[in-house]
Amino acid sequence: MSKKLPNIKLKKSFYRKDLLPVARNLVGKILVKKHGKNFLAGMIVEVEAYNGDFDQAAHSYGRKTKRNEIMFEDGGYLYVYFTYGAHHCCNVVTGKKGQGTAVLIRAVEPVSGIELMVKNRFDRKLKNEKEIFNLTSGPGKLCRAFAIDKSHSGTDITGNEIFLTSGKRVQKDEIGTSKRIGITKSVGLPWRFYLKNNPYLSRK
DNA sequence: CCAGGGATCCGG
DNA sequence: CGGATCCCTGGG
Repeated sequence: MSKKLPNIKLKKSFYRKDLLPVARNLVGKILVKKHGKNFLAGMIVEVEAYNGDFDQAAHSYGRKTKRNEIMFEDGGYLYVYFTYGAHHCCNVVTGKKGQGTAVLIRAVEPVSGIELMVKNRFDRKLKNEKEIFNLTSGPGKLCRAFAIDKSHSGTDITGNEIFLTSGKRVQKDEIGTSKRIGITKSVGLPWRFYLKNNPYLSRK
């Protein structure tokens, strides 16, 4: 008999702490988005931390603009941006007002609402069983599957549309660390955190 | 490996 | 305004 884990919505206080601990703690949490009367849900398996103070890869580095201003709010908001003319990327704002810190959600493991995610992402059924591993295994892919776009930037993620829940208990030794992917500045910072051996990572 | 694709930012 | 850049992805 397995005891069902409590799955409780994360509160503001979870996000309003230092960037790196929050980033590591986000691994294993569940991203939930209300989609009509259904819910899409995926367990976060890969994240990257960004800190505008000294990290030149962060959008908040050195400037506050219309696009990134939400990054300078208190933790607990979504920051979504559009890039390469095709893809959205979804970040969780962390820390205290004025800090400019956020965590990019790079990959999730689909948990529920999977058929809807497949429809959003491919506009067809899965071709084969392996394709599920291509559904949400990247920041642009998961935004597509969850139908998250710029209109969701600034969403309070302690509300009822998009939020995170407590999810799975993850031990420290289950979390891997590496350099971040796809950046050209501040490349040395080991600020990518992921669930080791998870098949839904953006890079295996 | 490479290029599409368009928002965004900066400098003039 | 032009030009460079971009926290990516899919298709060779």
